[in-house]
Amino acid sequence: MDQKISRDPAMTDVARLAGVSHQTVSRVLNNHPNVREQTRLRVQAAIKELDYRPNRAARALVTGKTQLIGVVAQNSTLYGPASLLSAFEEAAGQAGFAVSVGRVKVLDRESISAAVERHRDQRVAGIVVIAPNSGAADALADVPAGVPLVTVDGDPDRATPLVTVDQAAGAFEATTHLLQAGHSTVWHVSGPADWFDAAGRVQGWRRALESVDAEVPPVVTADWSAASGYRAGQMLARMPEVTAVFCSNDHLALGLLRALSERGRRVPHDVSVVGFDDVPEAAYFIPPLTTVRPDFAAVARETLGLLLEQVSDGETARPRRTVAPFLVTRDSVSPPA
Amino acid sequence: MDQKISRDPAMTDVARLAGVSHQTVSRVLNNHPNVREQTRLRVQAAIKELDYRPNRAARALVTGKTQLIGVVAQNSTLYGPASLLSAFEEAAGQAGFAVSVGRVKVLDRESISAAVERHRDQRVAGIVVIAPNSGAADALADVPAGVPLVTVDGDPDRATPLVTVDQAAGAFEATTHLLQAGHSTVWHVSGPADWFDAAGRVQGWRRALESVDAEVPPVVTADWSAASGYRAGQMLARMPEVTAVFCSNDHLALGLLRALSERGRRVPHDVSVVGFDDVPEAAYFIPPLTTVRPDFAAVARETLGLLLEQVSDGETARPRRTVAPFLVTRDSVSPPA
DNA sequence: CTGACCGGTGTTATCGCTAACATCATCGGT
DNA sequence: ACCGATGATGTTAGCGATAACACCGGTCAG
Repeated sequence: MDQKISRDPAMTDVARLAGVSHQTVSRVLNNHPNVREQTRLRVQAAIKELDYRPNRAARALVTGKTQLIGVVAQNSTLYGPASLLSAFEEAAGQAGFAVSVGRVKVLDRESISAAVERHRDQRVAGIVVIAPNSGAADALADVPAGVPLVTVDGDPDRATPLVTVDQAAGAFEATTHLLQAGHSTVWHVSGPADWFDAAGRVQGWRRALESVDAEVPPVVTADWSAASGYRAGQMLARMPEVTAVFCSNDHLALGLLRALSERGRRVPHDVSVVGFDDVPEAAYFIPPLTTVRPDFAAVARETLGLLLEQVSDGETARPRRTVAPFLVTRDSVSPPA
Repeated sequence: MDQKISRDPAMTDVARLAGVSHQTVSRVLNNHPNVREQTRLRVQAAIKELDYRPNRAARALVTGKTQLIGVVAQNSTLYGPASLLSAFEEAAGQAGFAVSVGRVKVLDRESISAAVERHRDQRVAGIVVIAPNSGAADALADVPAGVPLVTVDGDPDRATPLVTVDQAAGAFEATTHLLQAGHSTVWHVSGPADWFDAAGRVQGWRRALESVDAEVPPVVTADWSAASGYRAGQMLARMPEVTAVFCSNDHLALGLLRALSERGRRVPHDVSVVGFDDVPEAAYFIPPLTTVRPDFAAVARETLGLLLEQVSDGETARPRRTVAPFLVTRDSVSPPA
């Protein structure tokens, strides 16, 4: 008689066991108010006994809504984006949403559009695009209106809803910290120019200098790698007037530190350094690095919030949310010698 | 009359436009052979015109199958696991599967079980667990049989289907490379003892030494961080008999390099070093690091393959697949002074 | 005392798809 | 010229849930 083993239990099975109609089971599941306590308990017992789990496909079919969020991210292991993604997955998971990640090799228009389409095929409730550079941001033009979409780390000048770390504020704080230590100006090693994060940090750095009428040295542009930080460091180490450097991320700072130490420039005695990101190793650099810590968890929460607002309200506004990072003080900053 | 704008086009809309039945549309979509070419073209045109996309929920409901794969991974940004995840997402995406990632803060039994349950609620076609340490492996005991499951980086001694990098082979190769350079023995800085990756590397290292009757020095156990590599380095740098060190990952090697350089031990002149992972920065370490590169893409492909086999055949065997890593030779190894 | 209302429950239709079967030409073989 | 096979297509019946409405007994205002 127990031939039903072949099939997963459905709502009707639970209903039969509990002696109610399947609709009542549905009510219990969805916390409808009009269910007698006693009935609710009977149903819940039946659910547990059968190890029943609602069929999401069936629910999605009738409601027209999934509990799925699509994320488009680059196939990279850069600390910032990876942390963001990880934080978002956790936040969404806690809110009862599944996250489907579409990886993309390069952040160009074609790849991103394809990834977005794949997500639309899955009928995701909303899409998050981690679009840290201009190529990615361009691709968003292709996304049809009507799909709830939030951009993270994207272009501040575009119309899409956006959540970012307040790069400028963090850079401002870092730079000001160096100035207040007594340095007359602060040099800057920047990330790639087409990354919004990098641009924002340049902006904050410049504003901090201008706000106290400090001289604004030329930006040293690098990529995000330790290698390029090292090369920048080889150059800066030769310049005795350089006593303070703000690096656009911690890996750059790592390379810089090594170059400085090779050239006999002691940190922080001769040169003070501040990074950005607070990678896990930063506390173990030599010396432990003063850096700016973005709150990825907060960015993730804001992103999720913004997305869910769009899903439910169908917002067409263009909301911006920024999350302020904060300075983590360690041992790589001191007054100039 | 065009009031249907409110609803996404369904199969019947396509059918009507093409002048066929919805079943014929379904046949076209699923590449059934018995459709006249002309009909197929008409249907495809209609599909394109309406920008129709099949409703996965409806399909999943009737077939009982999703095109979703659940992955359980730790909420960390360690290079190995992060790369693996990223590679798997890409491989699965190319095979037409969506990947839903369930992040877990700690790899203990409870968290992993919860993540697995969330995936089962979603009725994923299969589950991949990245279970690099014993806590994670223990949790797999809770996963009910019948759910296609593949473990990556898991416990080689357990019964679950498993794909891993061949840690022992990589370590063997690295160690042998050092021995062949002329070193009488090789020291080893290991990752955490409860990680299978670390254990496998210790094993390979030991076997390489034993195979040439070299002395087997005590294992220096660390965690995966540069900081602990640095501490290990401070110790080893004081021991003149140490001329070759194999580190369980590149970050350890980075810390070790710094400690050695601080103590005036030149690499590779005084001490040769080999790492594991080939992180992107490894080529820019000082000196550029000889290391072992795991092929994460291959691991991802094997994992997907194994999972899909289980999905279709319902395999109950306990297949093992290992992917051989290979040595990347750079400048951190030379004959002993 | 009665009708309107309400809480608790059941019944039925429906979402968009695929599986299974039904139908109807067409066609080669005898 | 008839017949069963075969190809192309249509029809019908679910999959497992929610929505909308129907129903029924009790409470309460008038």
